[in-house]
Amino acid sequence: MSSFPSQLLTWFDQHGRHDLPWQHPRSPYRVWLSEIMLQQTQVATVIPYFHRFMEAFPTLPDLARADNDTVMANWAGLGYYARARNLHAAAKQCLERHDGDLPRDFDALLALPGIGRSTAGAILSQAWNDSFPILDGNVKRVLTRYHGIVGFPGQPAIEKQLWGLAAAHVAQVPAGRMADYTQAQMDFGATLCTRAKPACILCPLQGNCVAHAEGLVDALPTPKPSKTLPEREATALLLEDAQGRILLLKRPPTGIWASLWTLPQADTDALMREWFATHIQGDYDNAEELPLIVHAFSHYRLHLQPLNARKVALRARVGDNADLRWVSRTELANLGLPAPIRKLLERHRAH
DNA sequence: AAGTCGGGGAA
DNA sequence: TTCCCAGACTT
Repeated sequence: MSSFPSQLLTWFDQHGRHDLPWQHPRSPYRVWLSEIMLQQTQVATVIPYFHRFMEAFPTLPDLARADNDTVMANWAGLGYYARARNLHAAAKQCLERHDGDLPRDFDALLALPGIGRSTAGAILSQAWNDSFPILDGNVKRVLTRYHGIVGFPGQPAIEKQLWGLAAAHVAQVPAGRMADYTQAQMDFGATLCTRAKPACILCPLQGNCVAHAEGLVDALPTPKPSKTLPEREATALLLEDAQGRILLLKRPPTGIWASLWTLPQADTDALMREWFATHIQGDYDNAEELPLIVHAFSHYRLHLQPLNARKVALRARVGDNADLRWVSRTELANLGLPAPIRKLLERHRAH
């Protein structure tokens, strides 16, 4: 009987995706960038960002030497901004310690910020045909079904079991086909063994699939235990000076919307009023309420109330500084803004 | 072991 | 609405 990898590769040769942007050429830098962008992000979302990034930073040293605001601006809208910070930091480390290249060594890759076990395996297998397993959402779904693994895959004990199965399969991959095997697993999970309505009727592994045999396909993988999303409220200030420029604030390098530029924001109206009083010359009570923004994060839902005040100025002793500045409409395009804030400003400009 | 970190597509 | 996606990192 043909092995799991062999059957998967036969399927891949005929039905896999062979023309994704990072496959031509399949260089270490391009594979790395794609793997980081694809963390918790679907292929269709990533593709335009990948093209823009490659245009802005054609080589790893280009990325390493780039200004952080430029990197963040090219990432803005893609989410999980720690990925961009880690990517930039890792590029700098590669320039200093690895001659401007990505190291072809598992532990050296793992030591770079933003690269975990699965991403390191994906890079080495795809860029160099080296034998390393991966364990992403696709592989977790395929393995839990194929082997009939019950239990939430995010649970450490289950995840450990899945890593073991993934490694066992890798040992059976035909020589010279590791890159294709890694891609095959992801293509298979993304296009055939999908979360909803998998195409079992077309599946080459159906005969050996435990979930299929036991009628567990729809029940696996075991879903994450659900919790009700907490609600949070906040107030934001859309402040304009006499020239119509907007006051933006650069957020710290960690936390929500890390290193992005956004509106001054506070958890309560009282705190917002206090910030206004110490930083701005103008009348807070004159500010106009803009439509409420409801934005869902992974772990809470934010109700953000924007207030608009025009023709205000910074208090003299505050002044312009690196983290707080007036931004014109044309400058706006060069800065990284959170998606809901950018939408707010675009709507506001339309009026 | 649990929490933090975005935004969008799909059902 | 809810789930979850080519996960990593912190606590």
